[in-house]
Amino acid sequence: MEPLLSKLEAPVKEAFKKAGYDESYAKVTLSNRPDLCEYQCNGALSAAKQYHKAPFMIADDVVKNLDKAYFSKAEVVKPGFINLDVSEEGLALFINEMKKSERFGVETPEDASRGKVIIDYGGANVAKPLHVGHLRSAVIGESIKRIASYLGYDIVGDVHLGDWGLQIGLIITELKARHPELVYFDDSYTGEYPEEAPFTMSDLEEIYPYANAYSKEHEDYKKQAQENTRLLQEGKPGYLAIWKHVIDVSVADLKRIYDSLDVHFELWKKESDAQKYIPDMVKYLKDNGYAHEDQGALVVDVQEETDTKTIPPCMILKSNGATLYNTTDLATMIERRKLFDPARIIYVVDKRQELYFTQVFRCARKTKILDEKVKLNFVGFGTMNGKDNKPFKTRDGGVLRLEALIKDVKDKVLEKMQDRDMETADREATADRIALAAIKYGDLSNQPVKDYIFDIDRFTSFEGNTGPYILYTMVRIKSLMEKAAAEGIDVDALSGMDIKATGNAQEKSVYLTLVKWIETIPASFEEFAPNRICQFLYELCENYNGFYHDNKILTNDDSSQKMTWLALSLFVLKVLDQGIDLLGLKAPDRM
RNA sequence: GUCUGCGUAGCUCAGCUGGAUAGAGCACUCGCCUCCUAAGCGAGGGGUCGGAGGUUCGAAUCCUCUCGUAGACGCCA
Repeated sequence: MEPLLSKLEAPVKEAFKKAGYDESYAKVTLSNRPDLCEYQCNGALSAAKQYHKAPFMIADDVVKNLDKAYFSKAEVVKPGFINLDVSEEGLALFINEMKKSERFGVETPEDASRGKVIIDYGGANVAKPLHVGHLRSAVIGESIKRIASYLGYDIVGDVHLGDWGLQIGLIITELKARHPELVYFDDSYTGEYPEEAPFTMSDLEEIYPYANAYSKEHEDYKKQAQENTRLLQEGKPGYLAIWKHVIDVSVADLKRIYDSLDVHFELWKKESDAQKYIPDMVKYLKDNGYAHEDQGALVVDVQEETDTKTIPPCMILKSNGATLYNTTDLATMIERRKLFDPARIIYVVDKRQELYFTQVFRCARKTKILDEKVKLNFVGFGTMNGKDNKPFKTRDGGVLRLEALIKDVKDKVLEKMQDRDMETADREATADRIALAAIKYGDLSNQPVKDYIFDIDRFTSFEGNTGPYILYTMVRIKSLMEKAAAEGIDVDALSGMDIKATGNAQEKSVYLTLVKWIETIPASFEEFAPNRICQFLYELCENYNGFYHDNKILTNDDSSQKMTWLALSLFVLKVLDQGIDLLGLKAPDRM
């Protein structure tokens, strides 16, 4: 559907033309003075210079030539503002069309049919527990993916696990130190390795940090770990078996936690999957003269003339011949091209990696690993900080595990639910949803690039611009619908029912908010800004709650008004429900 | 040192393709349940939009400089 804003702009453009002015001045925007009008056009002010005419006169000409079919008000104010109100009938018509349209009128962008969109997010590593640092990538990536999918893009979310680095070497080294008797370390062993891993996830969670810390203090140990990493990468069978165990144990655990966050990946690819593409890629880069040796390393220059700063070359191989992050990322592009032939790849990564991705993107283009048609996007996000505005840490200074964070928030929610009369199972399930809403909404309501402060009290508060507030509004409407159904009203039929505006100001302001859905959703994808959706949902809830508070809906004596308001309430619920789904939240039935 | 992001109410943030009195939420003060979930609604106080110049009829918004802050700057990811 054409957004209301551009629908309203059309007659204004026409009026500018008719009055003899350039129609490019006819920009209609939301009013910044809601007390005066709903929409405004300031074009007369900017046109004044070109036409050497008082803005007021221009505005007056325009309004005289304006087709006022859509407007209940079109007036010229002081220097030359054109203040506009939409007619209620027009608005109700628009809402009814939205109700009937797929996606409530949101259109699929043109480029959605160009091919798959791969979204690389999550950022998990095997053998390391998910910690709060992984939260943003998961939450933001999941939301962007859901928005893209809703808009009609063919999406593939890839967790892209880190499974091929030093962390495995460290685990092998430590495991060997503790249990040298294991078959994996017996070089003469030729049989099958056990299916069962010799460790659990909680073992790994202890082994890895220990080995990591120990390697920083002991040079020999670190060398051993590096050597073991190399042996693994060369394919030493015993080490490959351990690596396989680590992956199995970790992935099961990661899936469990991502599930609890309602974050799901279509693809569980790993860094190691890209390794097989590296030798050919390196050869290709050398043969075609893209890569050259510099200080012993193999690099591709990516500096461009227009750069205001120096961009270091993209390193393909270290001086010792080893691969690194960039190498794997480029090889992953090759793999993705082969498997999916994507139209676009979106990386949802910590913003501190921006320069690396600039290098990698440029390198991929320059070397034609990806052709120019493939769009590459970097969505950099800021850090989640504690109340001291420093990166989030536990009280003793360690990294907080994501699971612990989720549990803390849930406990807080349960505490607040104490006086609610609910069955235990319901209480638990409801608390899970509220806790998740608190965490995710707290994150997503900020612009991704910004750092934000995680404040458990604020996020779990049911007041203000929080996830729980949105859920509460929905629960209220759900309960209203239940009561309506109990009264014998056919609730399902309400969605097909046309709304007839009743002249209520609060009702109108709900309409005026609903209408923004059509522009908000595509914008939130284009700008990679789920916060735009949060803002929309909050505004809708605020308006609806105001309306709800001051008006009797179900207990209304005027049956036509009652039905329209019930239909409106149900529509608001549906829009909210779709909106929170795009954020990755679910509403409970009661709370 | 170079480059990038950010600096708006006590706190957390919107607004930034220039326009009419700079908006929310939290916190604070006050009011509203015989009435569909008061986990709600409403009212109030609170601002040199970091600072200084400039462009413009008009600047939180654009340009320059400056201060503060976070980060990046080839063999980590």
